[in-house]
Amino acid sequence: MPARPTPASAITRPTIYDVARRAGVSKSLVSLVLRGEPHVSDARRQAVLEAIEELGYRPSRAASALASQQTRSVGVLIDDFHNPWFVELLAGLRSVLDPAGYSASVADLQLEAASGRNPVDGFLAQHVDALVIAAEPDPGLLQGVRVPVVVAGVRELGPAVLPGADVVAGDDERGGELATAHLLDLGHRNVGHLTGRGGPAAHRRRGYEKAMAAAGLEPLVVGAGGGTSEQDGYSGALELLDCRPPVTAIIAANDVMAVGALAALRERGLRAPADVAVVGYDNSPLAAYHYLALTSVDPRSREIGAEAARTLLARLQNPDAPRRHALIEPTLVTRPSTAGTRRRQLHEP
Amino acid sequence: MPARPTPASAITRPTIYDVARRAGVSKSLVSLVLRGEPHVSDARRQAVLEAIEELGYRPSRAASALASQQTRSVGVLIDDFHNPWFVELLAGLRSVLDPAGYSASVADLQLEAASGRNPVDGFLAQHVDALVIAAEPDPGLLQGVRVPVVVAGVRELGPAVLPGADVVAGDDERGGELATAHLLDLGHRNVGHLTGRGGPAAHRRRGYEKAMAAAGLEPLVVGAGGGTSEQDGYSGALELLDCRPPVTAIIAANDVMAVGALAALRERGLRAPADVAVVGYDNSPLAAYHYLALTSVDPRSREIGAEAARTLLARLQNPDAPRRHALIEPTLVTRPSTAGTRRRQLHEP
DNA sequence: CTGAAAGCGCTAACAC
DNA sequence: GTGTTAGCGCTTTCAG
Repeated sequence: MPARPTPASAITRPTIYDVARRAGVSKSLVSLVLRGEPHVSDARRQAVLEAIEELGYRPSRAASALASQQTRSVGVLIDDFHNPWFVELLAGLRSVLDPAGYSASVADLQLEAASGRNPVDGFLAQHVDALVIAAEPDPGLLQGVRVPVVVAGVRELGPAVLPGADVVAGDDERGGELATAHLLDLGHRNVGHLTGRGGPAAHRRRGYEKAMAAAGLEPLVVGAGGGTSEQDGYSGALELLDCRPPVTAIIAANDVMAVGALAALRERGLRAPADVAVVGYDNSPLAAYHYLALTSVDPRSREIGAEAARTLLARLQNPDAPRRHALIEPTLVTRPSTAGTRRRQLHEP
Repeated sequence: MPARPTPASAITRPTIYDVARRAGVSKSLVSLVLRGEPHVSDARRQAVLEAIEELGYRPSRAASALASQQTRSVGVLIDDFHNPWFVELLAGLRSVLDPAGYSASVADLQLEAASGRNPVDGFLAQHVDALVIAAEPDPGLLQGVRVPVVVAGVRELGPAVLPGADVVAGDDERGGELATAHLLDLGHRNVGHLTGRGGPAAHRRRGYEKAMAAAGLEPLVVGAGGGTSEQDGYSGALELLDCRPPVTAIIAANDVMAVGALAALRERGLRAPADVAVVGYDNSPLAAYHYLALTSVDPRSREIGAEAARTLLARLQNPDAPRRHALIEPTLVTRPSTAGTRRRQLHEP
C-alpha cells in the first residue's frame, strides 16, 4: 500500500531518519546523541550535530512521548494568573526543572473553571509525568490522579485531600509571627489583623494570634470568612479603625489587602506610618512601589518553587520514598509603611 | 519478538483498543465516536461512550498528534507574566479557542530568556498548529517559523518582522488621543507625557502629540528611550514637575508608570487631581484600587484576544486568505485621579 | 560501539 | 455503516 499523502497543510519537517542519512549513521545513533549518551565517538557525534543544525531538525515531542511513555513535562496548576506570586514560584520551579530536561505546562484554575473544564484532565491527557498544585482546587479534581503530585505554596491541601502528595509550602504561621513581632518591637500594642478565606490566610492569622498572645495582648481580627481582595482590605480596615481603643498598626493577609487598608486610612484622614503602621504579605511588586512602600513578609516563593521541583524530581526517581513536607522560612522586608516608631514622619529615606 | 515490558513506573492507562473491546466494536469506530462523526448508529455510540466512562479512558494527545499531524493546540507567547494585561488577552483567546477544540499553551518570554531557551523552538517541538505572539520578541526568534502566526496586542511587529502574520492590536494611538482629549476637556493646557521604549509606548505618545498639536499646544515628553517601570514613571514625573510652566496633568504610558508619578507628586507636596491630574494606560487592577483610583485607557485586551483567536481559526481554515490587520478601539475609564477640573478636591465620590 | 526491527496509541485511507 | 491495515517519528531491546 502506498504511503498516505501528507496533508496539504502539513509542514514536512525533517525526521530523525533524515538526520541519520545526512550524517551517514543509523537512526539509533542519532537518538543516542540526542539523549546525550556518552558512548558515542566524537567524530560521529559531531557529524550528527552538524546534520541537525543544517537540517534545522527539531525532535517531535509527540513521537518521543509515545515511544518512551513519558513526556518529561510537568503540569503546574496555578490559582489565578492575576495574583503574581506564581511568577516567582514558576521561576523557581523552572530553575530546577529546566536543567533536568523537564518542561512545565501552566494552567490557571480560574480560567479553566470559567471555560467549564477540568484542568487536571487536560494535564492528564497531555500525559504529564507529574503535577504541581499551587492552588486550593476542589478536592474532587485530584481524585484518581495517578502521577506524582507536589503541593507547592499551599500548606492545607496536603494530608487532607491528597494522602500521597509531597508538600512544599511557605511557613505562613511563622510569617504572621514575624510581622507581628516587628510591630511589637516598634512599640505598637494595638495591632489589628485583616484576614479572609483560605488556608494561607488562616495560618498567617494563627501566627499573628500566637505572637499577640505571647506578648500578653488581645488579638483583634477582622474579615474572617470574607474575601482577600483590595476591597475586602479596604472595608476591613475601616472596621478596624472604628475600634476602641484605636489600632496603631494593621497586618493584612496579603499586599493587596494592605493597599486597601491604606485607602481606608486616607479616608479617615490618617497616614502610614505616622498614625497607623501597615504590613502586607507576599512582598509582591506592589509592595515595592514608591507610592505604597509596604513592609511585607516575603514567603520566598522562588525558593518554594525550586524546592518543590527538587522534591518532584526525587519522587520521580523513587516513587516509594517517604512523603516530604517542607516548610520554607519567610523573611520580613521592611519599608516606610512601618518606618521608625509610631508618630514618626511619613517620608523616610 | 516479544512485546517490550512496560516500564515499572508507567501507569498503564486504557487505550482505544480496550474501549473497543469493552464496547464490542472496532478501534476505528471508537475513533469516529471520539471525533464526533455523525455516521455512527446511536446504539454503538452509546456503548462506546459507556465503555469510555467505565474505563476512565482519556485519549492520548501524543498518539493523536503523531497520527494526525496536528495537535489542535496553539502556542501563546507572552512578554512577562508580571504584567497582568495578558490575563484578559488569554481569557479572550480561550473564549474562542476552547469551543473550537483548541487548547492554548502559554510561555513567558522573560522566563524563557532567563533559562536561555528559545520559547518558539519549544512551541515548535510541541508541534503547535499556530502561534500567538503577544510580545515584541527578538526578530530572529520568529525566523523560519512555518505555522500561522497572529500578533496580538502589539502593533509594531507585524509587517516588519513577520511579513505573513495577521495582526490584531489595540489602537494605542487612539488611546493616547482619548487620554489627552479628556484632559484638555477638563481645561488642562500644560499636559506632560511619560513615555518609554517599545511599540505600544511609541503609539500612545503619537496619539498624545497629535491631540496636543490639534489643540495648538506644545507637547512635553519625558522618558523616551528609557524603561516603563514604576521607577521610570517616578523619575520621569519628577522631571516633568520641574518644568516651567509647571504641568497640571500627566499622561503615563501605562498604569505602573502612573503610580510612579503619584509618588513623585507626593514627594513634591502635590496631590492628584487637586494639583496635578494623572492618567494611566491599560486599566489594570491597579488602576481600580481605592488608594490609586487612576483614570486609565482600557485597551480592551479581552476583545483583542477573542478577535486574535477568530483570526487564527480563519487562517487555519484558509491559509491563503489575505492578511488581516485589525485595530481594536480603546475606551477611557475615568476615576478620581482626573476627577473634576483643576484645583478641585481629592476625595471625589 | 552500531544497525535492524518492533512497537507506543492513534488516525485515515480503503475494503468489507 | 463497520472492520482492516498501514504508518506518524521516535525509543529501545538485541544481535552484529
